[in-house]
Amino acid sequence: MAEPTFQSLPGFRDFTPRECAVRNYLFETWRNVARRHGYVEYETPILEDTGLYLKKSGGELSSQLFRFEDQGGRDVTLRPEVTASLARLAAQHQRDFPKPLKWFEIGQCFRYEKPQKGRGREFHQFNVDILGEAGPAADAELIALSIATMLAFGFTAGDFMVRVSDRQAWIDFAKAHGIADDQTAEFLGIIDKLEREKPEITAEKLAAFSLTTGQVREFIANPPADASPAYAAIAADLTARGYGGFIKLDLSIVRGLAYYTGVVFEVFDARQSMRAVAGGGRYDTLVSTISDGATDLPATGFAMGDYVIRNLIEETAHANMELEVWLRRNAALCDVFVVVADDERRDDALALATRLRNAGISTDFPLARAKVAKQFQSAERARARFALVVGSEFPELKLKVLSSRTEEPCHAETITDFLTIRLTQPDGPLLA
RNA sequence: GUGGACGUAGCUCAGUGGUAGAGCCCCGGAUUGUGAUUCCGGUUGUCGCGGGUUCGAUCCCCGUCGUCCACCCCA
Repeated sequence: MAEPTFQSLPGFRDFTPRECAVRNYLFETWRNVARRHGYVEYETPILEDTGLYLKKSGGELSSQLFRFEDQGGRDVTLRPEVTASLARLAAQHQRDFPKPLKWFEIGQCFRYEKPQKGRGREFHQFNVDILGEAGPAADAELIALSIATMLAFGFTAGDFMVRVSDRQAWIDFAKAHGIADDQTAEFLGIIDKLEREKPEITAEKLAAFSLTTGQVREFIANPPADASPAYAAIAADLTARGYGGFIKLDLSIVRGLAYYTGVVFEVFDARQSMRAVAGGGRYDTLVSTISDGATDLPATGFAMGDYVIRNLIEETAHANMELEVWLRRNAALCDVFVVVADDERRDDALALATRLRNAGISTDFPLARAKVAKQFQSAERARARFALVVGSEFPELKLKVLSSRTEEPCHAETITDFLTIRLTQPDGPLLA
């Protein structure tokens, strides 16, 4: 006997209609915001050559890959992120497009890690990138989009904050303190772990560079005015947009991914009670690395996952309200529910429903013979606006307005036009 | 990969060392063409899986799988 119970794999989710609706709300919001900021949508494969990920990042990410050999003997991996694919795509096709490229993708990614709050082994990610513009205006444009996305979900000032940092500031710091170029990455790693690592260990590691924790903390707490010219430009840019209040300089942010080269940032909920909602930064050398130097494109990008943003929405009353309103507005299964009051007229009802559907009116009807009372219940559950009663008096019909429980006569021959117009009109006075 | 909590009907949970219950949901009905409420009736569990202790375990012990949470890392 085979094991009879199957369940989804750890960290993978089924999307019931409600879950799917919530997901669609996220997707629709992401798409709308991206489009009104002038970004175009693209897509890359979900399965890639493993080398694509090992080449650029290595490190932690490579231990979290869903990696296997396909039937042709290829070493392949379900993408853990899309930036590498984008870099490849951009390197290959960038000449086809005027610069800068402002592109976004909404897609699923996979990482083999322990599922927990805000994290699964599969997740959907909103990826937004600007390629071909090296100046801080591109970073500002991207950060502005991340802020606009939060606002679009109904969050307001005080709900979230964008913490902006600049790896270049640390690279300069390292150079000024005599750290060799090939040790900069290791130094950045120490800064990245500053808040998480045991103080003694951090102190020990910094000592190897002849630095103290105090020096580093002082640089974070009171960065010199010229620490990050890029941040200064970004702050001025965002202030001009009216978004100045959403950002602050926080040099403690370094971010884990190895390919970041300059400005990096993370979006946090105001209480910082959960992990980062979104994160990103500049990666000016990745396209070149991926293309073996064939194409050199400066780039900056960010990603927002579906897990944390959803948690934050549901835990924030006014944002959750927006979600609920959207769900309610999109809950209707059909506009018109055809009630077959006399099963002798079922064929007429089928013909009628087909005509309505082909006219663009969303229409449903009971598949099995059922009592009229039951059919009205079905209409109600489908959140239909109208019930169209087909009975023995066909082609005479009755149109019932479900919200007001009022009835109006109509005729099969003219019903399509009648309903098309009727659907654009209000339902009239509602009965309490 | 490391650590903690938990795993009883589709869902939320109760319960006892002697092989199980409630509510919700779902389905049907209340004299054959109108949606509420109410009332009546009905389906489902190898009590996560395997082993051990015991006369006997859903309840105790071990393992395993799964879920959730924290660490790591990150969306």
